Amino acid sequence: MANAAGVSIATASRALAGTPGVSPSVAEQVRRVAAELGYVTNMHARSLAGGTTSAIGLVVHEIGDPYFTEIASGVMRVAAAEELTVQICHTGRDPGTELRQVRNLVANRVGAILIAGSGFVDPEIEVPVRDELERYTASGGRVAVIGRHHLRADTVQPDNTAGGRQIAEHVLGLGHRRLAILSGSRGLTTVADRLAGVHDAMWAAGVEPDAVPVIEEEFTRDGGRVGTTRILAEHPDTTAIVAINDDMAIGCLSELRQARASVPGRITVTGFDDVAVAGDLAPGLTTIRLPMADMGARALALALKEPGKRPRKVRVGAELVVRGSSGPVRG
Amino acid sequence: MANAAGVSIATASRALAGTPGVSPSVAEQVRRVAAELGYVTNMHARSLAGGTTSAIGLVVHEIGDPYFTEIASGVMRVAAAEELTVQICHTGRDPGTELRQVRNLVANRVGAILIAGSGFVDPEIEVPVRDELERYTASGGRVAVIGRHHLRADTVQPDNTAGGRQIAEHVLGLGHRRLAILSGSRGLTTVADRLAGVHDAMWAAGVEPDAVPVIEEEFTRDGGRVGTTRILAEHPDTTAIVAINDDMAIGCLSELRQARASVPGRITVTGFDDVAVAGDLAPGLTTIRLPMADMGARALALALKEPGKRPRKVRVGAELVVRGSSGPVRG
DNA sequence: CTGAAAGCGCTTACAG
DNA sequence: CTGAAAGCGCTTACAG
Repeated sequence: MANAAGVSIATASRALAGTPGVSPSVAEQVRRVAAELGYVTNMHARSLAGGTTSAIGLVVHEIGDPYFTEIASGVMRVAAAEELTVQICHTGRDPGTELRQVRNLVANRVGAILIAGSGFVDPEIEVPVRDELERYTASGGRVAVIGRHHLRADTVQPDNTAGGRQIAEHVLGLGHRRLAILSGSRGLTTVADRLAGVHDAMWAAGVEPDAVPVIEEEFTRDGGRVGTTRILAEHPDTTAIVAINDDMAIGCLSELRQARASVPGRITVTGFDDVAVAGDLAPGLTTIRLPMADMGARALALALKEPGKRPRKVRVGAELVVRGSSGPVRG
Repeated sequence: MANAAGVSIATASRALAGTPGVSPSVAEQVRRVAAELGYVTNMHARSLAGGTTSAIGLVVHEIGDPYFTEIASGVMRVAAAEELTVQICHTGRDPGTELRQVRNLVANRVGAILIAGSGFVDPEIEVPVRDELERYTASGGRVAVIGRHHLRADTVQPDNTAGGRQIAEHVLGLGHRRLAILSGSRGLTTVADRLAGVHDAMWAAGVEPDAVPVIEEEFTRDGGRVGTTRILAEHPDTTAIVAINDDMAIGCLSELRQARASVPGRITVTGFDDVAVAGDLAPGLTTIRLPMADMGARALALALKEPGKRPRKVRVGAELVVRGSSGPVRG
């Protein structure tokens, strides 16, 4: 290619990479020839030689989960603006898979790794990933995480506890006392924090948390379905179901519809996240809004900044959104 | 690292890459030392030296669109099984962006490129991408596309026309004659093909397609909202809205709810795709099911196979799913 | 089975 | 501004 343009490969390299030190006319000429030949720079060679990368990694539990989809969407938006390639990987909420995926990203020498999936309550579980990320950071990699992790990294932290408190206050304020909680694994910090907020509100309202069943199922729509069936069978006098994310709430609504239990007439349902579709359900889902796309965008922005002396933390507020799925307790 | 293990870098390379030709004990020893040191192979160097890659690229219009989310999910599933990294890029339905993204993937020397976004009816628009992909293929790259494109590549082809026919037959069979069609850009092959099917059914039923308004808006939930407002204003006697994808149908349902138009009492609404949430809406959305995750999985499977002499085509059926959003026309 | 050496396609001091 | 040369970290014939 350099031959074809009649220059050295050094000059060709500079012209194509946009490095200063080439006369505009020569640069132009090189670019023209490259375009004609359909020449495309080999990024692997560039990375190897220059130590730079234009790729970043995004680790999610499951891209099909709308929470992660929206985060990914925000990440992609800023990545596009920065001309960065995004490698997305799934963990399926399995720490072992997460570790393998992180290794994979490190092997690919991505410039930054974004961990969007929830952390684990048990610090031990995150030790291997933490070690891996610390070596990565030591060698110049940048890391940002979303949510509470036992990792030393820049963090975008949604206020899950405050959100949990708000949604529970809303439900309690409607007069409900026979609640049931539809929860994902309490081993996830996201779940634990939201649950803690819900319990805070209960204490404040004089409701004994221990008296309120916490139904633990998969943190998915299907988990919501299964959990709802259990609630209907095991706690038939429940008047409000507080789901710990929207996905579970959506499954819950679906199951209640099938069981012909009117919402909110017979039973109130609430979610958490405010995924795009939450307002389009019928009834619309009362939930806590988290600005997921924005969280993704900010996580990448953090990772792209020069690292601080100590990890930065960006706190993100949670906001109650009241729609049709919650109503006053009967009687 | 090779030093630390007391072997040559050639031996270390073989042990780590799992290439045969190393004694099991030495290989074991190398791997142990590597693990201790937290050594991670540089994939760029491996790619450059070996000409291999473990990454593939997936091009979607917008990852936030559930159609693409589900395709991506299917792709990620088989990628995980094959230990492949997936680079996802957005085009925003812009051909120029699509071209840049494809170039980017080529520059990254991914082993395969999957184009999941709809093609364009105008062949001219796809010419630059086609040229790029042909060079890529010529140099050993593999390409698979989903949907109808003007590209010479293995294809997973959902039967959009048959789907369009089925959904229209369903609606016409319910007695509706004053239809309105909620459509994305007719410049997209996906839209054009579905529309063609709908029109086929109309001809067959003796309904003049020209008499049925086609409201063209963005192929998104918001486009569905806007289009529905227009239909309500411009064609107030419409009894059935046929949306060309679920996203638009969801926006439509939301708008109708706001306008207090009962579904299907006053107006029937149908979608196309059967995204995960379609059954969880209320009323459930009558739609055409496409196995999106499966389509993604099959596209990757095609790309991973040895290329055939000529492009392969995998046809995927479309299936009518009747739920609550469609009902007989009021007598 | 093991190692020395060439080479993958770039970038980047270093000279000119 | 331009080029020759070293080097990025691997893989892979080629010898041994």
